[in-house]
Amino acid sequence: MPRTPSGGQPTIVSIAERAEVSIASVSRVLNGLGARRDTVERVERAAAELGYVPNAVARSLKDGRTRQLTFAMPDIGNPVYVAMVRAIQSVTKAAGYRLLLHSTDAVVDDELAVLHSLGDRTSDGLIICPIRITDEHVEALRTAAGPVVVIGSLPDDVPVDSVRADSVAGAALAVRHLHETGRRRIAFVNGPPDTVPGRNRDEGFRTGMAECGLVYDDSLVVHTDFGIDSGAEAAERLLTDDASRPDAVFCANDQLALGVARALHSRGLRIPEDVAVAGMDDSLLAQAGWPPLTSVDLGSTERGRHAAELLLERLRTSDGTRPSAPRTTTAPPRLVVRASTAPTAVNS
Amino acid sequence: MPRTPSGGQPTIVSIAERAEVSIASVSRVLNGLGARRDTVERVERAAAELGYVPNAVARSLKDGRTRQLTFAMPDIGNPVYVAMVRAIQSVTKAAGYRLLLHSTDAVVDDELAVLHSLGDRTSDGLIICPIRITDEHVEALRTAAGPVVVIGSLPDDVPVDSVRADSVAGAALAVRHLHETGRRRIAFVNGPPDTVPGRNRDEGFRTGMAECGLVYDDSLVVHTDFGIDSGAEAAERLLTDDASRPDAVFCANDQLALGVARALHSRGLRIPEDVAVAGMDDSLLAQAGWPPLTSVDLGSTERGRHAAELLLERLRTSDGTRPSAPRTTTAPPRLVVRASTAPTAVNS
DNA sequence: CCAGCTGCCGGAAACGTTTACAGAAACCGG
DNA sequence: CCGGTTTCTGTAAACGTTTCCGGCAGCTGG
Repeated sequence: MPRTPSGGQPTIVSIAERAEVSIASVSRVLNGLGARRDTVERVERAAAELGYVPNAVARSLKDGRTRQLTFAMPDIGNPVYVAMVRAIQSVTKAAGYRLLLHSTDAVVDDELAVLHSLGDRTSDGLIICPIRITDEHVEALRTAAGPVVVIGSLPDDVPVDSVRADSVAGAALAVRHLHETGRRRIAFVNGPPDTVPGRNRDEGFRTGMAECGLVYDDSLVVHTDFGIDSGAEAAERLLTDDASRPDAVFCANDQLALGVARALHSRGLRIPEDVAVAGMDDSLLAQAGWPPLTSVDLGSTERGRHAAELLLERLRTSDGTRPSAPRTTTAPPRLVVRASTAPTAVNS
Repeated sequence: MPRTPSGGQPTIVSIAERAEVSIASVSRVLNGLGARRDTVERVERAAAELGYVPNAVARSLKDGRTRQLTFAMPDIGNPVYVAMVRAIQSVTKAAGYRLLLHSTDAVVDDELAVLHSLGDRTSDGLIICPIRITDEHVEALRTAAGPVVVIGSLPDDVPVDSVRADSVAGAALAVRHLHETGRRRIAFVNGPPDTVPGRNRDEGFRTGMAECGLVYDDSLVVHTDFGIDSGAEAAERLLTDDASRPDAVFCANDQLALGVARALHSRGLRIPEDVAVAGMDDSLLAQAGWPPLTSVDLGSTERGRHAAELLLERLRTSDGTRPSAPRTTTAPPRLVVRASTAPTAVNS
């Protein structure tokens, strides 16, 4: 039966009538506050018979919290963010919050809209993972109408909690590893240079090369989008000239690395014998292809968990007291070595 | 500045005071209803100065709708559901709804909880993609407190809109294709047999084999979980005996197929020369590995879009009128042929 | 039997909107 | 200048909760 046709959902008032008590008593019973034996029974019976479910909207209006949190990420299809979602979800769920997911598709205006929408009280707090930080972002973060945690790197003077990855160190780690396994012509397939991740990876790559005494060679560096097909195209560009062919390719994420691997395979080049490949993020994708990819784990899960914990703590302690100083934590990168960078007999 | 410290967010009342008009006028101006020139200006100025953002909770309480929809899926990491999310998102966003994503992790109790939580009026409607349908599901669907669309196969007598894939036909399609490319010993790696997708794929596999005049051989069928590692393990089991080695493996999804491919590679078997591999879902993963996977597209995007459209239509026409008959649409499967099932010189 | 206490209860206000209604102001034609 | 129409405005109710507060009933101790 499609629920009491005329009159809509049962409310606290319907229950009060049926149980012949006041709505105040109904509310108290339903919230487990004190009441006489008899009252409790009557109310509970009426509630059960009517199939009552409390109206969360009304409750939110009353006590000013929705028990909903928002996570805004650039791309729901990217395993990195999926890992974050999982981590965030498990923390917030345990604390009794629902999670509202928002995919911004890396559109700046969309990110700003999310930030401003905090004011509409649809959720109690926000975790946002912006792909780039504009002045408008900074301004929006300063004036945010509720607690925000940023996953990513912020200018120091923005008073907002943040959780960052150390992709500079991570990229350097990968380069050093490739160098140690005997590679000398190391190519780099990076994402867009005007994003925070893109810039950091570039810096890390340069650092790593310098540390190993290798020179940064423009012709071995390609900037493109993050995506499998982009990786394949980038590899085609790097492989045009057989003489100057790299003996290793470091990629700014696993999807690019898979694309590179595909291009190598289709040219009959072997991984890792002819060319080593390393990716970044250590997402599920790293183990999807063949050979399994060496990848740098930037701690997506850890960052997600941390962000959620920071946000929850803000929520707990926001009793009108002056906001305490913003905190920043950094997840250390970790190199996960797999077959795609095994040293070859010749090189090792 | 962290927003007017004492007094919280500005409301319609703050604006009314500042503009020296009544709250009714404020509301009217803000909603673009008629007002005198002078009033409009004063209200708009006050609103801008205070940085007013309407409280969505209060608005929802008033007019009984939240402009939020929920999509509950089994696994946020599965590209199939990601595709659905994208499709749903684009439809609902255009219609002015936010999308609340819920990952049930294929836990039945969680699915039921979502269904019941429709009653709390947190969202105006629900799209749910259950991994199995129990009697409790059916009961919960019957008594749902708001419009629901199911992505998946339902018993006929459940009065709920649904969108289904034809995985039976899809699986048969793949088997016929493998047969046409010359394969005769076709193995099958399926997911859990007690789920709806698992049962349907099994049925389709049997149908396809029968149509091709091949016998269903228990020793060539493995049931396991949906997942890359599961696929690899399943392949190990199928490959123990060299003499009875299959010349093709059909997998119930792309992740299983990638696992199978990994196991084949690590044993030095070539795809497709020694063993052909086909997957299902045609997710991004199909193009992640090497060689690119032949896969059956079950129309995730199309199903997502359809589900969203059905839901929106229900919302539009739910003006107290008697509910109209439930509708069901089926997305036809489509075979996407790639290198992993190319006919070999010998066979073709 | 009464004063005082405790335990429950119901009335009513509040959260921030939208909107029905009625009254005030402005305008128009005569 | 007035009756009538139109436009605009303010008051108040409503949405479904939670919670403060005053009061009533039932005890207990004198």
